[in-house]
Amino acid sequence: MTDNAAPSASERLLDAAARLFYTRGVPNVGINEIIARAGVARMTFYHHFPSKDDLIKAVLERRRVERAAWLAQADERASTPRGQILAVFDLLSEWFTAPDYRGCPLLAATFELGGQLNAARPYARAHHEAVRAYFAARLEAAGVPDSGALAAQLHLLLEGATVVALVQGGPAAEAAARAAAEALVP
Amino acid sequence: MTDNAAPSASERLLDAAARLFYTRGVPNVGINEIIARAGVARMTFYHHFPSKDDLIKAVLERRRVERAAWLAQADERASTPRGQILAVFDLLSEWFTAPDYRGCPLLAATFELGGQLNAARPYARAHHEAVRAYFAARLEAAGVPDSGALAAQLHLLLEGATVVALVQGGPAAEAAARAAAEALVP
DNA sequence: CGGTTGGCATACCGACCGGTACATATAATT
DNA sequence: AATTATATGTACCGGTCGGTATGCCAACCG
Repeated sequence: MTDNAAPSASERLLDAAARLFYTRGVPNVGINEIIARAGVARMTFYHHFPSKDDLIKAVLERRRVERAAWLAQADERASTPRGQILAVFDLLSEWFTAPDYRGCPLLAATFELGGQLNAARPYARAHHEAVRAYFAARLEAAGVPDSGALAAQLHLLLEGATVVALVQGGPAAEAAARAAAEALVP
Repeated sequence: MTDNAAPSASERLLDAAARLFYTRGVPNVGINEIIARAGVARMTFYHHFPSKDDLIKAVLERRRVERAAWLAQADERASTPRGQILAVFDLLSEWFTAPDYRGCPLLAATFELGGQLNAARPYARAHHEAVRAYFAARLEAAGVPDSGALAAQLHLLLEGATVVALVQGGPAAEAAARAAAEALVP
């Protein structure tokens, strides 16, 4: 019983912050708005998170785990390693057509927080490595030589598709990414 | 004689704003800092740009032209259409290793300005279309069938490389992008 | 019962934000 | 010489920011 009953104040804060950060950008959302949306008193917020930076980090870690779970969905969509790799790109099209799609939240935060601070970069980097590891493991299982290099190429397609889908809109980027992946994976 | 003599106040403002916006993020840079760096009085700024938004748009348009010029450099680096396409990826490695590299400025602004405002998206979208048009024209000249679809795939590799280079650091992303491009272009 | 815990409410702080008012100086044009 | 355009310097506006202070409440549990 890890999560029962009504969500606690800190969970509601994380939920509200994650939504607002994603749709409007981390620096563009103030504490006041977060606590109002979460229905939580100001002091309760500072009781759970010493500062806004701590909340940001908690949200980013949550997002990272969330993205990893998203990636793992591909396993259930195909049985062969090659099928699982291509299934990742199928997942993209569903993601891109979500009404509030605004790119990968970890990458977005990396841009938004900008500067030399790098607050979000470690989380985005960890996610990128997880994606490459996912591809590499399945390429190796399929007996593809030089699996690491090809995994990096597939990763470029995935990341490229997420940003092009954001800028261009619509699911067109996914079709190109999947077509390229099919051409690259033997 | 389009640009002679010392740079005018408005040029200095654009220079300073472009630098600061890129290295620290558009919303994280205030007017005070821009005018201080440009060595320009506050009122002079508001004389040239009615508001910060107007300055942002002027900087974005400048950046868009700048990126187009960057792309055109590939023409001088190779004579064959296929060589010019691959030369674009060579340009990437030099870009990525710049000390203050922080991704494509147009994409960065799209993330930073966030929300439904979309202030930067039209500029980023125009640039994306220019990149695809560049690839498509050279693929067509090389007699490659379905040049539009392949151009979109190459574009994904390019955009993917820019964001992976930002998150991961180093020129590793460029090598993967170029290898994938060589595999995709017949 | 009494104390601890978690939450609520609100008023407040200094700092900075984008933007404006106003008064002034300089340089070229007429 | 007078006028106009361009630039400067500075003080100020309302608003919002992240963060703090203080006090009250209700539930749980020894």
